[in-house]
Amino acid sequence: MNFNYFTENLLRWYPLNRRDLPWRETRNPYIIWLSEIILQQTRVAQGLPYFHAFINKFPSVQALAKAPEEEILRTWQGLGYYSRARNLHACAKSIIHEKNGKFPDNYKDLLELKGVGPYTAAAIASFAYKEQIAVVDGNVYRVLSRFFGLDVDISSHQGKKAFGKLANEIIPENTPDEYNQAIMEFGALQCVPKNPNCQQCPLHTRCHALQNGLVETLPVNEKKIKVKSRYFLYFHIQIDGHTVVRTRNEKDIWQGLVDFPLSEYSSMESIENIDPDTLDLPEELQLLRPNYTISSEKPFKHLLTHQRIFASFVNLKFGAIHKAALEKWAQSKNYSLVTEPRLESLGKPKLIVRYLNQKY
DNA sequence: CTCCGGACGT
DNA sequence: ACGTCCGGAG
Repeated sequence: MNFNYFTENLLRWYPLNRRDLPWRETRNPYIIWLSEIILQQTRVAQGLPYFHAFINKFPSVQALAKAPEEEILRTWQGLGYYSRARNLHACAKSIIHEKNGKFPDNYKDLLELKGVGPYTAAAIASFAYKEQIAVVDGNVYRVLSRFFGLDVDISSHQGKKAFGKLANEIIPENTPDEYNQAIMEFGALQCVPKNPNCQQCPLHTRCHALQNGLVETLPVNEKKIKVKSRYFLYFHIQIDGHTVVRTRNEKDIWQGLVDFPLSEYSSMESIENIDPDTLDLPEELQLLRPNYTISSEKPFKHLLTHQRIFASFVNLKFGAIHKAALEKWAQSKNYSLVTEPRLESLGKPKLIVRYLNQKY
């Protein structure tokens, strides 16, 4: 059974590889709660100094409840997500004043605390009280999805449910705390997001992702990659049968392909209804008094996975007498002049091809 | 620059 | 279901 293989290897790996962290030496729920809040969205290395500062200044939930909010926020300074600090204070006061100083001692009651969600409640319940409830954090999604090949989308409700179900089927009843620590530590140290060292992984003989080449694709996270809009104004410059092009080298889309000189703007208004008289051309070009035609009514729309590009084209035609001057300008900008057949033969983004096809 | 990540407010 | 909160690593 792969469940047994999985847990046994994980629980063997953990004591040999675990980091010594102060909150792992206690079952004091206050200390565990504090550490878990600090570690939300935060790496251990970054959170550690804050943990020590908090334990020194506020050694108990009473001390934290009594402290002025200002002092708590000052101690939190630099950690980010400051609502975590405000929630910490609100919880401490609520525990002292409304719960007779008794720290919630089970998953369900822990969930009631502000800033304590399913992950944090499970962590405290298992570490402080050995409740058999599985933690599901980013590490757990990664480890379970890769080992078992569970490929449901972790950003969907369905996906979260599926992973919670699997995790709770695996968690052993006698050492739920060790198991929870082990799987998260394993995700943090061995089964890392990028370039994990699978050759020396204790689970590699039965890892679904490794066997099927899915290490880089799991876990599946369809979380909407936010699509950003960009607005390009292209200059299609022609002279004596030649066109000015440039090779895209910058760290951006279309690396190595060829397109035209362009200005990028941050809004649609800048690239529609271009006024030839106020067009902001490089000065050197302005002096050559080109003819221009502004292409098409509506900007072209070009979609990539993570970008939505709107592009307008300005066609500038220069008389042949200006060729030397134009060449000099192009050279200074690292652009080049190419003939029609040469342009045809170069690799161009679809967007540029569409524009050229429409034009000719 | 992009990616990563728990909880909460909408 | 989606945006917001934040900083660090790469």
